[in-house]
Amino acid sequence: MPELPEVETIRRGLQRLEGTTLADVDVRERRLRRRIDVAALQALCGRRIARLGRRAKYLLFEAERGGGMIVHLGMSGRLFLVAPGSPPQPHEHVSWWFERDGESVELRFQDPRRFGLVAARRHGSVSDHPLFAGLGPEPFDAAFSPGYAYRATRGSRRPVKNALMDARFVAGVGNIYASEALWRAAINPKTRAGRISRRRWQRLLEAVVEVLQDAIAEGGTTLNDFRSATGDPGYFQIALRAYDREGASCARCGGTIRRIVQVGRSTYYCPGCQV
DNA sequence: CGTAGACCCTGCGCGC
DNA sequence: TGCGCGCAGGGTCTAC
Repeated sequence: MPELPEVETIRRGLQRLEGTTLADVDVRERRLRRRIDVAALQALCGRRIARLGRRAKYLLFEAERGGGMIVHLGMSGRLFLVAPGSPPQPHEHVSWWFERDGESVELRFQDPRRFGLVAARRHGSVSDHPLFAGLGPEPFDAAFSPGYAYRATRGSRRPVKNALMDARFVAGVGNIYASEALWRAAINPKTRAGRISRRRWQRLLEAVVEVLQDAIAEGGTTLNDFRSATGDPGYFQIALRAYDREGASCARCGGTIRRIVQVGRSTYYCPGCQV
């Protein structure tokens, strides 16, 4: 479920935790993508949360005076606040309690497939975590420019879809939005990245930014099982023009949307107008 | 070096 | 109705 717009929507919903103090943590299942370091998490208890941040699809809980937590939702992760006293449901692997003025809220992490990640850092900047070494620019960052994309892909023979999905090239563009951005820019996903002109890169980068921003404005769209941090299901849904529309007609040219597989992931595009 | 493929894990929908 | 199969929004590691 979580692509970058969902993670950003959750981050905004969790900003109410800024200024609270992490009081307690309970880990019921350590085996995620990486084993949870429970001692490192517990060492953060008593610390005040200064800021909720995001890097790619990672949520950052930055503590005052350094250190903090990193949460990634993987494919099936959810992060939400629960009513006091509600018993843990299956796959709800971690709980955190945050306090302010004697009031306590519980945040829960649920992840059936366990591709998610929860990590802690005792000192220093959370964004210096080794997880982020080698990550490319954020899609909304000025460093993600047509000139950068053009230079970074000279000589590359891989399909442009693969480049969009490569976190070293650009961080946080997932499978849905890679297809959607290519549709908006009318670029065939199989086009070799090294053969895309500077002008077309500009169009593609604008499409990436626009589709992500549209999705965030819609409240973190994508598929219909999304819940925000406060449990609101109501948002739905950005108009997907290509993704999951195999056999449907293209909204631009009336052609038929096709599904192909690239790097083991489904890609959807219109052979009629994406050239 | 760049790239493709396997793999981690559970749940769901579909066809038989 | 029940079962097996393929597929799913992510990221990392290995082998070529």
